[in-house]
Amino acid sequence: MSLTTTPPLADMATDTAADTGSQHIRDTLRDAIVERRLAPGTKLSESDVGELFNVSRTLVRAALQALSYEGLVSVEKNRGAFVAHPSIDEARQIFATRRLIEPGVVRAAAPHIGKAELAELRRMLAAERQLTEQRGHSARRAEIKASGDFHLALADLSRNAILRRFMDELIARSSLVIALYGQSTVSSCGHNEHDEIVNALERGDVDTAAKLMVHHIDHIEADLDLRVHKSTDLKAALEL
Amino acid sequence: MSLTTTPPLADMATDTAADTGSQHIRDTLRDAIVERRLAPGTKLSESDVGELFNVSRTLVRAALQALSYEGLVSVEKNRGAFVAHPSIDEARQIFATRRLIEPGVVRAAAPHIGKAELAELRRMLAAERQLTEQRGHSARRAEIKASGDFHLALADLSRNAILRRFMDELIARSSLVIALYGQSTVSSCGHNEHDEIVNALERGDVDTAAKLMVHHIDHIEADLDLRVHKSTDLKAALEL
DNA sequence: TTTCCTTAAATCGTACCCGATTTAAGGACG
DNA sequence: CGTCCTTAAATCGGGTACGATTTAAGGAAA
Repeated sequence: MSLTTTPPLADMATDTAADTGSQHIRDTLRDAIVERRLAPGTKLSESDVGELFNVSRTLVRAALQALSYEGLVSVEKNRGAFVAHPSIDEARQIFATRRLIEPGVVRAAAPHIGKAELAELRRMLAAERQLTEQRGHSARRAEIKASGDFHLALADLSRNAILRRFMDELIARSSLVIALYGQSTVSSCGHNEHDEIVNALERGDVDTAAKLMVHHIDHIEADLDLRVHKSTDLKAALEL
Repeated sequence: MSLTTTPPLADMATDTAADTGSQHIRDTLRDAIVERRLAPGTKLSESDVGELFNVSRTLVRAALQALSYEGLVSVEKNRGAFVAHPSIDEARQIFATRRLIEPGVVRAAAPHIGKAELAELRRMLAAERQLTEQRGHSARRAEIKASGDFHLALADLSRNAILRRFMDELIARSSLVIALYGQSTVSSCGHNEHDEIVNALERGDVDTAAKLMVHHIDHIEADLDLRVHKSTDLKAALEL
């Protein structure tokens, strides 16, 4: 658990934000979950987490509740909190929602994309591609995050805070789903579909960009194994 | 405050739900906010609320944090929680997001609408219309809720829990926005646009239904006064 | 040895408490 | 008479404590 070794990660810029303390815990835990350092189903004991962060259960509870609302952890009454373990059905719903929302995100973002924004997107793509070529676990995790960050960058450009929050949740939960049901060793967001989307945006072809986004999401979902294991109860228990 | 007089409202069916206690507080507060019994900007003191529910501040804090995450209350560090007071900009974002999502909700719901579901929708519309014809504050509040419930019923029919949650938040916040910026005494969801949407759905014309939904949202937003008051700071202070 | 029951450990739910911060009040000074 | 400063009240942030619930362990009976 490298969580303990995260001392001065800087909680700067907590200007308009929330209650300082739990914020840090929440963010750290979320990163750990999204980057798959914490496997789905892992128990997040309030006392344990509190010890890791050197805080009381009070703050941990607040953080866990927030993460629960984001769908990243599931709290079971009198049993504790666990890293979420989305069902096949939830996985489908997540991607259905993304297919519904993300084309709109692209359309909403398009008008706000100028030279500077385009450059920033390109920079992200370059970093992403570089990670794809690297080997090793940490590179893989970084790639997952980078891939999601692209989608979130687009959401940012929509200048719509609510949309951005929705996307935040969808991307985070997608990461969990991919961790659970992803099969191909291929990068989560394959090929260079991101590039093509940016290309379309650059030449002002918003319709195509939106269409490409839908296809892109289709491809991500297609890379998953969402077949229902009939022996769910039995087999699932054995797998964990 | 009829809040106190809510003793055995039954917290039944807390099967898969959350932490019993704060859940009840959260729901009660949310209803009060959505139905405009609590005006935007109203301070929600932890001690006061706790006294009303006969619980400690601990539970109240949890409830307020949850509502904060839903955007219904805003908590300011070291100052307390207040019923959210969405800015003009937020209001626009909320409706922009609804325009983006709700047509998709209609499309997602359509395949699941059979005879029974249609009847249920019609039943809701009838109840809504009946409220429209009544006079008085309580009828007005009930109408607001009923109007939102229609949109939520559609979200339910999409059989997509995530989408449903997003809609939950959007509808709740819309209610706040209408409370703040609504001008016409006309019902929040005017005329019988809801009926037309259902009609389109009944004859299987999903495209039209989706289009009608967008127009419907446009109309709701058009009924608002979203002009920026240049004297925001001064005037807003006087209005409350 | 397997099953069931009893008992102990661990963990959660929630009340209570204290230090820190904000807000309001009251006076002194200009 | 209005501004600024000091001081007290109210309120929040976060920690600790205790009862309740769950889970695991150990032993008795079949």
